[in-house]
Amino acid sequence: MSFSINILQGLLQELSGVLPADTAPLFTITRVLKLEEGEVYIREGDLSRKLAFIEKGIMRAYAEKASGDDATLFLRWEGQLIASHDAIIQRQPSRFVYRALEPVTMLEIDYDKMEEVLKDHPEFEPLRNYFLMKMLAEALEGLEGFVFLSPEERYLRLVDSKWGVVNRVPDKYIASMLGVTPVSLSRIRKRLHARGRKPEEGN
Amino acid sequence: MSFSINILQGLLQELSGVLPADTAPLFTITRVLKLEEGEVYIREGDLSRKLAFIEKGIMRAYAEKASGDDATLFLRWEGQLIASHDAIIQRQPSRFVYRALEPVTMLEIDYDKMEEVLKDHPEFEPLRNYFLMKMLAEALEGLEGFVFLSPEERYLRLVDSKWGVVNRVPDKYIASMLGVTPVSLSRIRKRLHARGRKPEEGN
DNA sequence: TTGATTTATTATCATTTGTTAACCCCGTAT
DNA sequence: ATACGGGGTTAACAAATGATAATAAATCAA
Repeated sequence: MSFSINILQGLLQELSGVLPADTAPLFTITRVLKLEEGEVYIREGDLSRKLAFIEKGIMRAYAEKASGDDATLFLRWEGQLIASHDAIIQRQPSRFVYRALEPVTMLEIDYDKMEEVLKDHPEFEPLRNYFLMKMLAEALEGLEGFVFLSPEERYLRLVDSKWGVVNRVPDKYIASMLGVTPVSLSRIRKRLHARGRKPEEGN
Repeated sequence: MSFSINILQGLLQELSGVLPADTAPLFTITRVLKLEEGEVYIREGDLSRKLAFIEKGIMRAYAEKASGDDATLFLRWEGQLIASHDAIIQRQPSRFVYRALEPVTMLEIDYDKMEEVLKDHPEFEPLRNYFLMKMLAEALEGLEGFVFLSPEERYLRLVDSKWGVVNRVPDKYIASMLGVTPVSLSRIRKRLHARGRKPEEGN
């Protein structure tokens, strides 16, 4: 239970000034979920209508391709949200698999229960808006990267802003997330290193 | 005024079953906007907090690059939404330019006025959720295309689903939207044509 | 430690794309 | 008719990427 409060308060801190003071009703729609490394959170075909706020760890959303290997749609880490947008937005079975790359602690919010609460407590609507806007911002940031940046620039942007995350994830997933093959990412890293660009600090 | 009702009713039809029967309050937050071909809707640096539902025409969001040419973030057309997500989500000046590629008719919704209305009429919250979810779905569809599809496959997906739109837009904008140069798109078209793939019907 | 597995790098070659420039097509204005 | 400009195609070359395979490095388990 202390864990639950820790995570929820971390989330509420981000929402301070937006939500009403009494957040007790939120506890009825949430639960803390812990995943082991490699554990599957959502399977292909699942209809999970949950919003998960990641307190610790890294999640990976990917599609299983016919060729056997898979393509990573995105990674999500501490402070970010992860959800099956197929199920939430379209009410359709998830086309993707969501799996923990590390031991993960999440605050899981039941979207349907949240809607029930919102019927009686519309003052919590900013909560849903926060979730949707945050997911929208993250999706748009990814899209902008593909439109405006080269693979090398996308890698640099990720390294500069999230070296702490890149450092914890096998390169092959980073490559897939950037839309290139692991071999190509290795060459990009070699080019950067030759130019004296070395990975350092960051957050 | 008849135009206004036409567009709004088209939008309300998509929202049937979600919004309450009396939609009169919505008229206070909307206006019909007509743009000429080539007219700029939002400039770089603007802080326009509007949601625009396109009834007719095609809009283009792009960034002006230092090199002089520009890169298209996305196109939006009939039935879709367009908004400066910088201003709406982050309350920051728009980094992009939004311009009409054709004569455009839109239903423009003032996001701040909408929030005022929602304070007194929380029963209209589904309207905001519809907007956010729709924009999220569109952003994710674009992102999935870049992660899972090759430029050629992205072009085919666009042509097969939206030939009516592709047909109306200069190829250079299509190319930019797909993340390739106009020269490369021309080569892709040539390859496809050599394989007997010809652009035909579609919607 | 050892051995087995996974991951990352490097090499090779084919394919694709970017870049630049030339050329063509086609409307439009003069 | 002529000139002009926007848009699309094609060519030529450089650069980057994909695919495959071999090798090296790191990780994990026994």
